[in-house]
Formats: sequence, structure tokens, C-alpha cells
Amino acid sequence: MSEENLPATALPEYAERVLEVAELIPPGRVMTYGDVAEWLEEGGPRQVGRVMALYGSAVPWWRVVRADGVLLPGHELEALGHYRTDGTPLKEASRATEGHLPRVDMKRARWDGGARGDGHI
DNA sequence: AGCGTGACGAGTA
DNA sequence: ATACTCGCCACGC
Repeated sequence: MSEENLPATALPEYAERVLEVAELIPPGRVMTYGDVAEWLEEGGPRQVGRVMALYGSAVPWWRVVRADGVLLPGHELEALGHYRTDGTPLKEASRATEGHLPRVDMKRARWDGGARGDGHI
């Protein structure tokens, strides 16, 4: 038997953790890829991004955003619809956004993961 | 083995 | 505000 033939579970455990965090994010709030990685204490923003790109379709992917608050290319309208439904704070009422799609107001929408002071870690 | 790329982040000019 | 660089880790060629 060869160790090379890893079980390769349907979803890597890391991926499952990332998806779990994505599900934890309450409506009207968002977490950055880096925040998720930090919350998990493993991997980095790019690893989280990879998981979301592959399996994000099974979770509220729009609640995991870039640190800039820029909407996902190709899913801007989709995400925007969800943000309006969830009541996520957006930055649009400004001349700077004129001609540009609104971005998530990270200052208000960023979620710390429940402050994870209530029993976690 | 190296090299480019990616649903990233932060820093600097 | 934009553009560029570097660090980061996994994957594909």
C-alpha cells in the first residue's frame, strides 16, 4: 500500500473548517479571507480563497470578502443583492463611487467572529 | 526541479 | 485614489 494514496476525503478538513466559519457569519456582517484564516489559526488568506473558490458555492460566500471590500468580479450583482437583503453596510453614497460599484463598508460590516471571547480559545 | 497563477493582505510611492 | 512590490501557501504545467 502506498501512503501516496491519501484518503482525500470528499472535503479536506481545512476546507470544511473554512466553510463552517462562513456559515457562522451572521447576516449583515462579513469577514475577510485573512480574518477567517486568522480565526482558524491556520493557513492564509489565499488558502481560504482557494477553498471558497472551490466549495464556496455551498455556503453564504458573499459574507467572505476581500479586505478592500471590493465585490467579487463576476458576482458583483449577485453579491450586491445578498448584501441588500442582509442589510450589509455598503459604501455607495458618495461621489467617489460614481461610476463604480459599491463596496462593503468594512469599518462597519467587519465581524470579529463573535469576539471569540465567549469560550473559544 | 523551477515557474506562473490565484475568490489575498499589507506596505510603499 | 491608483500602481507596484513582497510575503504567503497550494496547485498545475
